[in-house]
Amino acid sequence: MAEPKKPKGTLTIYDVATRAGVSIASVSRVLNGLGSSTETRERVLLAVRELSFVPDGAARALSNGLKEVVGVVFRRGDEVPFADEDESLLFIDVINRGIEVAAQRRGFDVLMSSVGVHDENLGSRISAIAGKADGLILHDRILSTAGIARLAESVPIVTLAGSPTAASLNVRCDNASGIRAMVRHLVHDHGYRSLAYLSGHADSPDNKARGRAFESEAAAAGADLQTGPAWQGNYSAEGAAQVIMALLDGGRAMPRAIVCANDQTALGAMHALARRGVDVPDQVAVTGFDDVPVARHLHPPLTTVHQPIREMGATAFEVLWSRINATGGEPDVVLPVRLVVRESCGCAHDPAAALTSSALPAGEEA
Amino acid sequence: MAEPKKPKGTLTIYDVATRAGVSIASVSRVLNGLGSSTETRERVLLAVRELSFVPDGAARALSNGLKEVVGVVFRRGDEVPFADEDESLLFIDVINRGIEVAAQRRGFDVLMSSVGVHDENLGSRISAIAGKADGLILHDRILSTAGIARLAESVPIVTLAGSPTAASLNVRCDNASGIRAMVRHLVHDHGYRSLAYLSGHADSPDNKARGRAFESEAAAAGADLQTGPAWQGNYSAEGAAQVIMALLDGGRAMPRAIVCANDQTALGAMHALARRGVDVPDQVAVTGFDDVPVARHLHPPLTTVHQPIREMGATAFEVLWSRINATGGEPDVVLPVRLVVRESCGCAHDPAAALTSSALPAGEEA
DNA sequence: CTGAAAGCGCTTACAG
DNA sequence: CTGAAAGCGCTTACAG
Repeated sequence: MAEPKKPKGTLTIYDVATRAGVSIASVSRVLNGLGSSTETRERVLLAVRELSFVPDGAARALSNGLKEVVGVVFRRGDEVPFADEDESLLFIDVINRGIEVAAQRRGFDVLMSSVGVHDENLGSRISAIAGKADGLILHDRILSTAGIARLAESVPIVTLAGSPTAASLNVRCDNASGIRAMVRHLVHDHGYRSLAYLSGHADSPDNKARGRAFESEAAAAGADLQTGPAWQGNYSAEGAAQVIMALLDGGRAMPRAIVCANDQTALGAMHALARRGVDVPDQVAVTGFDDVPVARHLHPPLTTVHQPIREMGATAFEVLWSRINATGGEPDVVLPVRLVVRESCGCAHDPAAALTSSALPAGEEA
Repeated sequence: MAEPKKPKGTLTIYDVATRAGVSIASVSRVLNGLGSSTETRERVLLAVRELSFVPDGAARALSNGLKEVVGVVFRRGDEVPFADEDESLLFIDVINRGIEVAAQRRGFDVLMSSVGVHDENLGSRISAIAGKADGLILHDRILSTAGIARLAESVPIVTLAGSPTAASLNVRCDNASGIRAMVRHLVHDHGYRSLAYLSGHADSPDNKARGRAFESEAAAAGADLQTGPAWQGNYSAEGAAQVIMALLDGGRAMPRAIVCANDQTALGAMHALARRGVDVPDQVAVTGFDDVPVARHLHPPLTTVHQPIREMGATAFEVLWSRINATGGEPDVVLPVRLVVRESCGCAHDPAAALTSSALPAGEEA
């Protein structure tokens, strides 16, 4: 009899059952480790091996009501088509690795889906991935709060660096205390009196929280602040470099210290400053946020706020997983951060400290 | 009537049909953009919106025979638990991004699954992910050639940096000409007479190809070679640093140039050399392979072989996609590489020169 | 422990 | 264009 549809293998549990001389129910039980006689188990396992049988996950999921898949949606950086942009992969990728490792432990796999800024069919894209998963982890700036709230009615959702809605949960880091510690270090330990905050995307919750904390803490410390649209960056090195260039070209005097929204921004600011002959940190101090791995390799090594990036991902998965298996769960998990003092703030080079912050010698030639 | 099983929503196409006053067939047609009257379309779309209906991907896949998912399996680096290890994420992550972007264009999503070196249930892990996808992309060192050949009988498979089997396809870069161009540059342009190859994982096909090309080209150029187990690294910075330390501690004289299996290895070698006061490149030249983004930020900037990492990922997806949709396809795609001359080889800092030589295809040196 | 049978939520010929 | 019905490959009560 000719088989018109499936030209090749596409073996099913029926083939295994026939070969093993048992019912499909028995095959299923063996495959799932449920009760069965040694005899049956061995015959089924043999047939499975001989046929190289791979059970269909879709059928399994449909029957079970569980796909064992979490979807992760993140923003594709097609806004900044520069070579260095590759490095900005780091932050999201490390989070995603954290998600993946945690998922692994629960037998879940991770479905990745990036969306571009200009994707028009955002709704259907998200719907498609939601349909392929048991729940979704949404990175920053994917959906509006309203959009998240709506989608969360039909699908378990955890946001990263957002805020919880009626049905969705959120995981973020403690932006405020990180920035406060940084400002205090700059003002109290170094005695800098004028500061600026070089911001990230205006619509990023992390950025807003950092900006707010910066303003209140700097004001409380009695420092002079430079703010406003001229200091508006976009989390990218390129964007930051442009901001600094424009400021310098406009004859604007630099503040004594620039607190950047993230490490990429600090990288771009340092490049621009160096290109214009402004010494970092002697003339202007620059600091970051995130502590991506490359931060310690910059010149000077970057003083920044360390986020437990991997853990954020792992936590997001765990929170989502509990939500998938039950209702409830902590709606807004806040992870601690810590100040990492290196040299871009003006602190002296200290080999011992450098060694501590890295398992490998940083190799900086003093 | 109480609903014991699905406490919450779990809406189906039936709910949408009822609400819209049409049959489930019509709902399905509208959802898939097939022929339907404007009237029907609008009523269905309205109902979908009102209910926030998300079609179940598993049911869709089961019915269609297509999941629109490709699985990617890669090695989790739990062998090198150092902080800097984060950076080795880069290479795999960039490939995976390339896969993801290409997949996006075809309406596919990417299912990620890492495996640890010591995972015992490798077979069932791979089987589980294979069952959730339409095909698999396997990174380096996941399965033996025999294992790949067997699995490929039941599932479309593309390997990265491997070799094709009877049923599986492969995508790799042109290791041999990259290494040959590098050796020629070192021997002819710089006049170095003694070289060593600091290798990667012994069981990596890329590493073997690079090592072989190194030996034959260096021998042909009449250079002295240092080889053997003492030069066995593992693709990590830490591993490379240990190799160099051991060599130095053993009183071994360094060769004039060290060709490293990848950029991470070069990073580790440079760190170790610097720590022992050996100047790079004046006393010993060091080169890499990959050209990860951080390579240009090292001190000195790393001379290396550029791989089109993102394109490798994208190509792997495209090859797999054609295989999923038909049989055939190029069994062994080889992507070109090019020599990127910076300063760690001993070339002087010269932006113009660097620009020129980095534009040269690896195979076309004098 | 084991098998026959129903059902998971879609898509798709098949008629109308 | 539209609806009734079969079928995709599993899991799981339900009997035996």
